[in-house]
Amino acid sequence: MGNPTLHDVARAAGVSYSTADRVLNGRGGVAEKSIQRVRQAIQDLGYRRDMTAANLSRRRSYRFAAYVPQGDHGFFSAIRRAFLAESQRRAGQRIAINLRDVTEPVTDCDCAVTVGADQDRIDALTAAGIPVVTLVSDSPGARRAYIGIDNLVAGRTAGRLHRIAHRGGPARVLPILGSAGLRDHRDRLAGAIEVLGPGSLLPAIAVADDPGRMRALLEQALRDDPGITGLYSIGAGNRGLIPLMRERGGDRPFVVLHELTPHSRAALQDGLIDVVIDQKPAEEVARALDAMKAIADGEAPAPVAITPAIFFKDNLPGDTP
Amino acid sequence: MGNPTLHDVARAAGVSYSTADRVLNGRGGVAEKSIQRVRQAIQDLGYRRDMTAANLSRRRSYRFAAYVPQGDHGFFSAIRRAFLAESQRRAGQRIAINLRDVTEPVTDCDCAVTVGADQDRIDALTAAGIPVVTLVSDSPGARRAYIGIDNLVAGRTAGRLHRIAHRGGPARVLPILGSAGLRDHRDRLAGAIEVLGPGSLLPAIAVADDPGRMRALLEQALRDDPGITGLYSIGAGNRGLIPLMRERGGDRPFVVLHELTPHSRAALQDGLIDVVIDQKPAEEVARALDAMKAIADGEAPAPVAITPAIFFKDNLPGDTP
DNA sequence: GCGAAAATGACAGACGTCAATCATTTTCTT
DNA sequence: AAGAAAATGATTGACGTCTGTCATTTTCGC
Repeated sequence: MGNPTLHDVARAAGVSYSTADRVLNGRGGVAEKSIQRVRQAIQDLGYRRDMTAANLSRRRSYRFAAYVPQGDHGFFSAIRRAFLAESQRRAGQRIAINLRDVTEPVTDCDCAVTVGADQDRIDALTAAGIPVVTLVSDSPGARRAYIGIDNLVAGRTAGRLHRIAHRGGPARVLPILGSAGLRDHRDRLAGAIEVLGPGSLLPAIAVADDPGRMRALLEQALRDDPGITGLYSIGAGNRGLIPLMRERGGDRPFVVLHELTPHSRAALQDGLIDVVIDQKPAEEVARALDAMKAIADGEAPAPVAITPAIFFKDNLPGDTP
Repeated sequence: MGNPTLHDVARAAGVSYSTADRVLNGRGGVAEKSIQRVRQAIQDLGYRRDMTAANLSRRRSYRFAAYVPQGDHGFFSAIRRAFLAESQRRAGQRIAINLRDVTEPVTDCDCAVTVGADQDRIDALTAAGIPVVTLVSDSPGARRAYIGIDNLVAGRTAGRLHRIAHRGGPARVLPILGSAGLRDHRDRLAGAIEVLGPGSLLPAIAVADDPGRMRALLEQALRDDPGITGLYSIGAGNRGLIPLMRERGGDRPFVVLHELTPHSRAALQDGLIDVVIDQKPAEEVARALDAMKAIADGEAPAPVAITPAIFFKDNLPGDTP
């Protein structure tokens, strides 16, 4: 009928429930041959511990902490919103998500997620014995899972879109970096170079994710090189890019940028930009929580590959983003 | 500390546990004023029934049935695989998924999902009092949730990609239908027309999702109209399209088609086609199961919008699709 | 105000696991 | 072989909910 219980395992192994329990939960004090027999019975019966019963008994509710940078970049606030929504959605599943600011100190919890490569915090959490999942921005080192897009792939995607848009013709695409120091941005740029080749990509300008700088530097670049046929904005600060495109009217380069925000969405709809590559923050958050739950349950988190979404003016998601 | 329990609710409402339980589970035989007080207490305390404990007690494991059409189209087999994988993944959550063939009769279960618009089956399930979720293909009527892409949006996306690829030049795009009778296909075509306009879209040919027909009819069409600059394959049967593109060498139209299968994937990598629009079967299945669980728990399923994925040769998902 | 019906309370045994205690048996030491 | 140590078994009471029974109280019709 139903799945086998630990009682069934104990019976099959010819030991008492207590012994089976000691083996399962590693409480020690069990003879090697008993351990083997219990393990074998678990195998044979295909026993899987019922996590709902286990958690009920432990009266454990998963305590997760999420460290999200400040800033209303639009992107981080989308991440925040996603965490709150998931927190709501999983309330019946004994999952409590503590949304914390990056400035707050580390507190105890079952698993933590950091948004962005905040190495110091990751180290602090790891030192405290808390497993860490990184979201959005990977950071090599002792973390248990990375959830986010592959930025090399994202960059290649942007490059491919420019290629398609320049079909048959030569391309002069200007890449706009937030900062050359950010690994994510470097990866995206590298991806674009892979597809477009160095010949079609101009030297990147860096605008520090700042709309003002974006506007100033981009205006300058477009004046200096009237032959620019494409823009690839790798980081943030696109509020400075959009009005420039509006001013140019019909004659503007093909524009690809990242992250679907209210601004970029409106610009797409207005035909001021062409493509938005989006990380799907809500999905990333949901997957991150799945991974955290798996880690807290002592399982290996399922590897997830998030393919960035590609938005045109025609396939924008509705009111349920 | 933890969440309030039904005991807490009863205490706050000034009634016994029994009465609170009767209200919560609608067992009847409760005075109106007691109902109100319990409801109020639930509100005040923010009580949410602990589903894990409830399910444990009911010794309920969710019994779901999935009706997937036969056929190794590649797409349906991907759906099947996704169901099996999710079945595995959720084994610890007392979720049993019964993958059934469309020819099998309806059996009792907590919620069913049909892939494709199989109205007869939906009616049979509904008549048996089983809530139904439809996957991939919507069918208006008494069903509880639809999980799948918006095919109008998918068609618009295809149209937009052709537009981008034809930037500055006139377009002659040939749409290739599976069948004009399928609502999904009609929607996709309509979407493409919205973006490209009737002027750029040639009259559609219909190939009945059959590779042989595809090959024959498409070859004919390309001969008849050498000015074709784009193909939009709306249905299946692309195994007949791909070799044609190979034969044409460098000079081929811009090709957009649907569903990432081993064939279409290889064709993308070989540069024989340009874009694949994919429904993300694995994600659809996962979302469908979420919805089914919510329905079985008596909650309203969260509305989900699945944005079709757009694949080029550069952003194909790795070994974890 | 009386009897019947309705409403309520009290309680108990599940569900599968955890965690602890204590008694008993087996194995090891020398 | 006796005593110590290790291993095992038996048992119990949670966790929060469901479901049932049964006794008691309240309400209602007349």
